[in-house]
Amino acid sequence: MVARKSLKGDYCPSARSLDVIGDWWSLLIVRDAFDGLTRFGEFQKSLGIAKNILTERLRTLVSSGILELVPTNEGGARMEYRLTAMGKDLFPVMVALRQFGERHLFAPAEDHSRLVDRASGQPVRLDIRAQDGRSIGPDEAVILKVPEQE
Amino acid sequence: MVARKSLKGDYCPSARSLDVIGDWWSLLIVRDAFDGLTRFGEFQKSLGIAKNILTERLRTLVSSGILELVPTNEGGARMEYRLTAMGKDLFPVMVALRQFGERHLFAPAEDHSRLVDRASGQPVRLDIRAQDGRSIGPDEAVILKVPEQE
DNA sequence: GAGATTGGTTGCATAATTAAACCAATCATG
DNA sequence: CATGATTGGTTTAATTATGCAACCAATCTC
Repeated sequence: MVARKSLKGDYCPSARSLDVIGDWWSLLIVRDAFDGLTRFGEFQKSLGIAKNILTERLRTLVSSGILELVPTNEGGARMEYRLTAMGKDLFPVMVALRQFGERHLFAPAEDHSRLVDRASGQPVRLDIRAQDGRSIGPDEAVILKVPEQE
Repeated sequence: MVARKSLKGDYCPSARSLDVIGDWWSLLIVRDAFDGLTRFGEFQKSLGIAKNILTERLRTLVSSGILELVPTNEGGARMEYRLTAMGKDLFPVMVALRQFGERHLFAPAEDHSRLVDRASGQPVRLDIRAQDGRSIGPDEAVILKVPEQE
């Protein structure tokens, strides 16, 4: 396969994000982490991923700063994987993916898990707005490219 | 690789979304589509993806309903790939990825492309809020699981 | 109507993923 | 504190996915 192209140097922030979490398993692991899973075995069971691949992905996520390895409750030598502050900043990505899935990938009557505000029990909203508060769709936004520098 | 597990049946909407656009190239193609690219050759040049893989990914994106194949301007037999309404609903995902990248994957002085409101030229905001308008972070939200049905 | 461009397809080499077997260190139990 | 189970991996071999290069038919350009 000749080493997949890295997007580290891309000037597009979305591309760089995908470089870090854009492979098949990483976001699923992160989803489970948001869901409260922390242990190697929990991820393995939840995802049905091969153990060697899970090992590698967890290491990558740790070295990217998305997860961290902390000792389980006091004293134990065992470790658990927890979302770092950076990892928690993937929350909007998860919510956006969820919203897309809810809208397009479930039959009308089909049941699915829901993300709700802990305080009110009501669903959360995600919106994209201009500074003045107007809601912004894909056609109201423009990407300003970085000038190709030499 | 023994057929990658499908997440079609997962009750988590994020997982289903990842099932559709969670592979290495699909979201990059979608990003380019948001960027205005439409032709096979444009995607191929922009991404440096192998042509056979691009062929397959485009087909998958079309059959998922994210892209559609429409004739280029009047008469020509050539086709172009355009985002469908469903595809445009990936906008929040792209914005969320972008925001994450901007925050964590660029050096402070480093330049990157910017997403701005077409009307004002000002950056767009993405926020997640409860019904009453309070901003919601990962710790203020809970996922309500679908009861395991038999 | 000749050559270039577009949008692929095919075949082969290589990398990534998998399943299964194995293993050392820890943990729970009596 | 000895024994067995659990946890968190590693290793190996087989299979699948990806990439590259060569090729090709249909269009476009002039």
